[in-house]
Amino acid sequence: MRSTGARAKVERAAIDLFAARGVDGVTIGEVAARAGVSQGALYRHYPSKEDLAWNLFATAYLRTGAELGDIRRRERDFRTRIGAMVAHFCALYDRDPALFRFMLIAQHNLLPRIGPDQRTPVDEVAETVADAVRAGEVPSVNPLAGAAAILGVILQTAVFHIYGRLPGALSLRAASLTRAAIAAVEALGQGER
Amino acid sequence: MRSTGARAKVERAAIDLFAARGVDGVTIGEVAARAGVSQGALYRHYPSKEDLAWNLFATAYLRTGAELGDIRRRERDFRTRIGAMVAHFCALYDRDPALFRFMLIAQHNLLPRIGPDQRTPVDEVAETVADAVRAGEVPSVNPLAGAAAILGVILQTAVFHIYGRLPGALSLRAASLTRAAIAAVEALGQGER
Amino acid sequence: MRSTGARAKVERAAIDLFAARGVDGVTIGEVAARAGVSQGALYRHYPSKEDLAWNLFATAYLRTGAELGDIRRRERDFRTRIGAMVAHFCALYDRDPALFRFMLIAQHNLLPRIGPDQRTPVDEVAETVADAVRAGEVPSVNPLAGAAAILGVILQTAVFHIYGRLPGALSLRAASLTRAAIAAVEALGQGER
Amino acid sequence: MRSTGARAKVERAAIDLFAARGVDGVTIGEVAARAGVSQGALYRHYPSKEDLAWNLFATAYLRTGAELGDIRRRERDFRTRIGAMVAHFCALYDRDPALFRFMLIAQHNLLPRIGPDQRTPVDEVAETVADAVRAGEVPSVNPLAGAAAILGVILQTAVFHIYGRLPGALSLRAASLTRAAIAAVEALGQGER
DNA sequence: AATGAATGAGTGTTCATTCAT
DNA sequence: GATGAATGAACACTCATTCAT
Repeated sequence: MRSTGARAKVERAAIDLFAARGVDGVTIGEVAARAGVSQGALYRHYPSKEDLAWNLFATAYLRTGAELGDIRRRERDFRTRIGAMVAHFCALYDRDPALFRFMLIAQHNLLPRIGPDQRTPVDEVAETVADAVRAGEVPSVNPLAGAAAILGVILQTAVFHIYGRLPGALSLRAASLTRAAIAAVEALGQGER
Repeated sequence: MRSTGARAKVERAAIDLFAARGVDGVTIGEVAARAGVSQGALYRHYPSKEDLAWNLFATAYLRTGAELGDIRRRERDFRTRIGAMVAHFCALYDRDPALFRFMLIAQHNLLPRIGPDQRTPVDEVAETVADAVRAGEVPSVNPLAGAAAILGVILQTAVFHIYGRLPGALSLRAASLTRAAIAAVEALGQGER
Repeated sequence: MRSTGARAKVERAAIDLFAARGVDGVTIGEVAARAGVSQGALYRHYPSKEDLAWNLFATAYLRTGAELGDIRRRERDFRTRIGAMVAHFCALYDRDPALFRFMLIAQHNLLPRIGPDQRTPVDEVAETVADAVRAGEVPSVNPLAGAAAILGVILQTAVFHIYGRLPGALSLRAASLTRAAIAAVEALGQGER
Repeated sequence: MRSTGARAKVERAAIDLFAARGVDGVTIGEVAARAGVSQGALYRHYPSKEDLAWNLFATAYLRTGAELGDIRRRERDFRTRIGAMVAHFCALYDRDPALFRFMLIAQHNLLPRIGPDQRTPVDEVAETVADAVRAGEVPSVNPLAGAAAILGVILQTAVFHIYGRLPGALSLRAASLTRAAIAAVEALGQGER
């Protein structure tokens, strides 16, 4: 208990560095140095660098999925749900942009390892779209196509923010992003006529 | 005829491997082996692995920017322009999904190296939104926020396709993606009223 | 006691191998193997092979310069000074012929890196000649020309010893080398008259 | 015969580059480029890089030995012979300093390959000393020790010239170097008294 | 004969991981 | 438990040499 949260400091350091330069671009020595622990100590908590990265990613990714699940359980109608989800993403980003960026980067390597039975953010958003279609709240659309539109609007905005193309807290954009996401889903289902 | 297109074979191999496992996850030996050339021959065309990756990325990224610029010059109204751009992205994806995936992956490392005076896809889409705002075709929106929504809808759909969440050629979705992208931009601007 | 003098063993191995085959003719793996350490361990002490060679050379070369400086400060008249310097070179050679040979070989690559304000053996010998000229102990000669004669007599004798052309400890020749060196300087200056 | 002396151009380029950076510090491609021939063409004349270096060294070294032999055959008394030999070395240096430097550098690697029955410069100078001892022209000295003194005076002066410590043509120093060399040999043999 | 692209063994260096203290 | 020196497998890259044209 004296360790003053060595594990937490390692995670913080790893997320910041991985977000900035990618998992492969960071050495375990740099993580240890930034965390203020020895290289060897790091291996007491994580069996390997890959494991560290995977653990951080899976935890954050699945936690986000669970939180979106909470929202879906808590709210009932489509617009409210999507509004809450968008706000949630924005808050997540504003609170820890490095973690957000890490998830965006790491997904390309680590997403395939998520088991098919795990509830991911994608699943929750897609399910929310499916609910809305079933309830007649939106035109009939492929739920995954709808989820892609919703997540695309949010995540690409976050990416632009990361690269400095958009200023200010992302949360300030939550309302307009919500409108855009919902409009996109509705338009997807409009069909040719 | 002597070179049997060694350079082209190297590029093909590099794109395929980089797309599958990331630049850092691929050794120069693997690229050479898949291209059917020796490791040393690779260095006749590219001075380093990093240079190879950068060259491939910059070429593809800026070419895409130039093609979107062509569309913007060729077409006049917003809906037509966005329709053509979406169709262009879909065709790009369908023609070479690996290249598309490589661009999506590599941007996190390589985007910062693009000079500020280069015309990127982001610039062209943002400019298209700005034109539409000026012409009164869409409500007043931050052009970059609009570009984020448009690109988000397209790219996230491509990502879902890459991960097997969406079937069929992406081009089949061009029409609905166009509607979604335009609706998202219009909704973004609806806020103040 | 943990390090079992790894650094010293590396230096010994490097000097022996560099002396025998030149810096470029020796691989870092050979140095590590002869020192009884792993290749990686070597890089804890020296950032590169080039740095290892440079460090060994500069240390030995400048130490020799400092020791000649000590002699010059300790002794007063020309003959005694040169006698002590010659004896010093001979002892140096007899104690560590490999280090001596390494210095002779490496100078061609590394000498230019010695800063102009460093006191080298050449500077000390030249200064000693200059002192003697000022004191009227020897005829007027260019101090550097005199230093060349003195060092030439000593070093070429060492070279012959290295190649097996001269037997026995070099120190046994110290007296005659001293006479030869002094006579050479005196004769250099005899010219004009 | 059209080759405009390709072989000579290769040799010139090789000597210049080897003198400047050492044999190992120069690539065959650099030699070819400076000589203005293709890399492959170089292998028509020399079977390997090592062979090229060896050939250049042995030719120059043994030619010098032969020329010193000529002097010994042409002249009779010690002082005249040494004077002619010193003058020969100085002329050699002034005419082609790069070749001289190349010989000084390369000897450390290549000297051991010279067969024991070859007449080297060292042998000729040593023999000249032996002649002088036999003729009673100088006190009794080990001919090789005498040769070391003579060559040391000359070669170290050349080295200083190479490193910019001594200005002007070396030939201007021939007379004083001759006096110094002879004085050194005489002093070597003076014994303790 | 000449060219220069291709080869591939070899090198210096890095870094995830281990382990004696 | 923690440390950090040591390990050694990999890797990017070089370059002497070959050979099809």
